[in-house]
Amino acid sequence: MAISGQKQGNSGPDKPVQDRLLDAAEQLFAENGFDGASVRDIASAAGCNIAAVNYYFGGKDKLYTEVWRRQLVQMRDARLQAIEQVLSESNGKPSLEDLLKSFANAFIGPFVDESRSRWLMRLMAREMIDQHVHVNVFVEEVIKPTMSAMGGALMKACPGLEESKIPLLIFFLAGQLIHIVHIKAMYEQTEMAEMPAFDLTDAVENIVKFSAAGIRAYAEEKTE
Amino acid sequence: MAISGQKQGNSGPDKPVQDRLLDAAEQLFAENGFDGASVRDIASAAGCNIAAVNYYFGGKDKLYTEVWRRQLVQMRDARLQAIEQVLSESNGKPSLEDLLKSFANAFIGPFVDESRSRWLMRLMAREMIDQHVHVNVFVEEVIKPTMSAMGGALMKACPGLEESKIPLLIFFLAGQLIHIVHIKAMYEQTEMAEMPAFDLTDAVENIVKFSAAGIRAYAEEKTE
DNA sequence: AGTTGTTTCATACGACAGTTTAAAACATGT
DNA sequence: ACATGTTTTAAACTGTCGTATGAAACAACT
Repeated sequence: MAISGQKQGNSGPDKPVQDRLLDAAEQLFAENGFDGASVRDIASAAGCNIAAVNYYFGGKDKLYTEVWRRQLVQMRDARLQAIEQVLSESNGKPSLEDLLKSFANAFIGPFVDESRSRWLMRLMAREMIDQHVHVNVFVEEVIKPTMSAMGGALMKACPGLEESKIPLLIFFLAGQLIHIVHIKAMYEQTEMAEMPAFDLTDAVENIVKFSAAGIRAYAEEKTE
Repeated sequence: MAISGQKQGNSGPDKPVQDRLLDAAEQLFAENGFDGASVRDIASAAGCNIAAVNYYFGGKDKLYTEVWRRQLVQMRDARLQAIEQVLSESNGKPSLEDLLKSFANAFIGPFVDESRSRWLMRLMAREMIDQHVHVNVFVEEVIKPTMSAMGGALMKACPGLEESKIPLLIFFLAGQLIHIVHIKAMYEQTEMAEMPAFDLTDAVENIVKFSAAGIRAYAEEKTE
C-alpha cells in the first residue's frame, strides 16, 4: 500500500486514482447519501476497479471520512479569508453590512458554485443528521474557528454588542443562509406555481439587511 | 386486505397493527433514516410479523409516505392554529413580538416535545434531502398554507410591510428556527467545551427580538 | 533478463435488504 | 358445525451490498 510519491498530474482526466475516487465519491455521496452510493458506483464513476477503494482507503467509511475532511478545511478557509479580507480592506473598522455581505457570500459560495461542487450542501446536510464522522471534528475544525473570527469582526463592526449574545447572532445568520440554500434547492425540484421566483443573490442581500437590523437591536442595547 | 372496521382501541399497547407499525416506523425512520431502518426492525418494534408492512401498506415506501403524511397535517395545523389564536386574542391587531413568539413556539414545538416525537426533526431534515415523498405535497400541504396565514398576520401586525418581501422574511424566520434545533441536537451529541450552554427557549426569545428588528427594517421603508 | 514491490483486475463470499408465498390461525355469519 | 373471508406466521426467494482474495499487469531497479 503506497500513499506518497504520485505523479500529481493535477489537471486533466488522468489524475491519480485516489483523487478520482475522492471526486467521484464526493459527488455520489452528496447526490445519493452514504447508503445510496454504492462502492461499485463510485469505482465505476472513477473509472477504476471496485477493490481500489479498499486498497487505497481501507473501506467505504474511511473514503467518506476523507471526502468530508477535504470539504471541511476548504469551507473554513473560505470563511476565514473572507472575514480577514473585509477587516484589512477597512483598516479594522468594517461596516456591519460589508462584513455580513462578505461572510454570507463566503458561506453560501461553495453551495452555488456549479463548477466545483454544488452537491456540497446536500453532503453537509446529510452529515448534520447521520453523523458518520464525529461531530467534534466539525465543531473544532469549522464552527469554532468561524465563530471566533466572525465574533471578533462583529465586535469591531458593532462596538456596542454584548459579547455573550454573539454566538447566538451568528447562529441566526447561518441559519438563514443555510435555509435559503435549501429553499433554492426546493425551487429547482418542483414547479412552485403561484410562488415568486427565487434569486439567491437577492436573498443574500436581504439577509444582510435583515440581519444588520437584528444585530443592531442588540448593539443599541448598551447605550440605552 | 381489509382497511376499515378496526377496533380503534386508541389507547394502550393493543392498538391496531397499522397504528403500531406507523408509530414504530416513525421512530425508527427518524432515528436511523429510511435505509437505516429495516422492515424487520420496524415489524419487530411494532410487535408483529415482517409481512405485515407489505400486507397493510404495500411496501416500505408506502409505509414511509404514510408516516410522513401523518406528520405533515399535524405540523400545519399546529402552526395555523397558533397564528389564528394570536389574531383572535388581539382582535386582529397583534403586536409583532406576540405574533413571532407564538409562531416560533408552534414551529419548533413538535421538535422539542419529548412525549410525542422528538425524532420529528431528524425525520423532516432527512426528507428535505432525500425526497422520498414528492416535494409538492410538502409545499402544498404545509408551506403554502403556513406562508399564506403567516403572511396575512404579518401584514396586520406591520401595516407598512412591502408585500413582495413577506415570503422572504418568513423564510428567514423559519431558517433561524430550524437551525437552532439543529444546533441543540449538536449540543446534545458532543461536549462543546468552551462554548456557552444552549437553551432553546432562550434562543427562541432572541430570535423574536432579532427578527422583529429585521422585519421592522422592511416596515419602516415605506414611510421614508 | 530477472527480481521485487506496487497497482489493477475479475471473481467469490457472507450478510442483510425488501418482498413473496403458502399454510396456519383466527374471526364471522349461516 | 361448517364455510368464508381476513389476519398472522415462518420460511424462502432474489437482489445488492461491502469486503476479501489471489492472480495478472505493471514499474523500477540490479
